[in-house]
Amino acid sequence: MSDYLSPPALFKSLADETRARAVLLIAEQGELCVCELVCALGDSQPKISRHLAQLRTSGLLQDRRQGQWVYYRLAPDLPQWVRDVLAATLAANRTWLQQDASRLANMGDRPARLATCC
Amino acid sequence: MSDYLSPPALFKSLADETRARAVLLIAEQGELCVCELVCALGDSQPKISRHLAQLRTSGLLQDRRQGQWVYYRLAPDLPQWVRDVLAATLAANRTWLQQDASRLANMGDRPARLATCC
DNA sequence: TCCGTATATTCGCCAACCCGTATATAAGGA
DNA sequence: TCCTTATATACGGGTTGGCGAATATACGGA
Repeated sequence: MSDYLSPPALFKSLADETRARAVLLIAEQGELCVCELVCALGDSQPKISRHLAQLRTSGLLQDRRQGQWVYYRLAPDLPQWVRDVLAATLAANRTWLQQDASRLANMGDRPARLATCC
Repeated sequence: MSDYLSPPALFKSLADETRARAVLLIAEQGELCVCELVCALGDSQPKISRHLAQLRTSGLLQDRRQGQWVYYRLAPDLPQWVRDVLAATLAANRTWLQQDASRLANMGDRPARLATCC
């Protein structure tokens, strides 16, 4: 995960529609669990889970288990240029992400994160 | 070429090592012809040509014929966020590109561009 | 017109990729 | 311990992608 992330390696990770949407949603929201991504993207759970595993293996995402849920966020040691690439892409493609963001916002029974104090 | 360039479409274009190096070199140099890229990247001419065709078709590059040579540059109508992505990637990965840039700089008999006046 | 250089394209093969389905693992609660 | 929900993984198959080799096209000069 602390390996050097080459440009084509990063772009390969983002070259799939499902992965690009997932990463941008996570970049926008900070942290999302698998079931939230399943709902937002409207894909099957195994499909989402497989892509998240790939993003974790490539070093883009980091996961954290909390009870039954597994939350994904951007890896904390991500190089700045990668964050810049994601930020520029996100800022200019909010429309492209809008449907996913809406489904997420309208999702009922979203699991609650723990407060930061504990 | 003026179609909407979605994030995964852009990233697919850059997801190959040869294409990523070619695009970043072109972004750095402004304009390069096929034989310069063949020399800089150390790949076969058909391989380079195929990848350049792909980048042109996807709308990232634009070509211009001048005599026997064909020059490639970034498409002039590229969205700003795409330019930002390329700029951030280039700025942080000069080392990764260095060997290619050196081979280009040391290349003999580089075809001369026409002066801008005509 | 013939030739050499530069570039593009086609073909056939192999590897990588993505998916749906089915199944396995993990955690929580009754 | 049993059941339910959440998540991960294995398998098989269909599709896409990249490559080398060979060939085609374009241009300039003799």
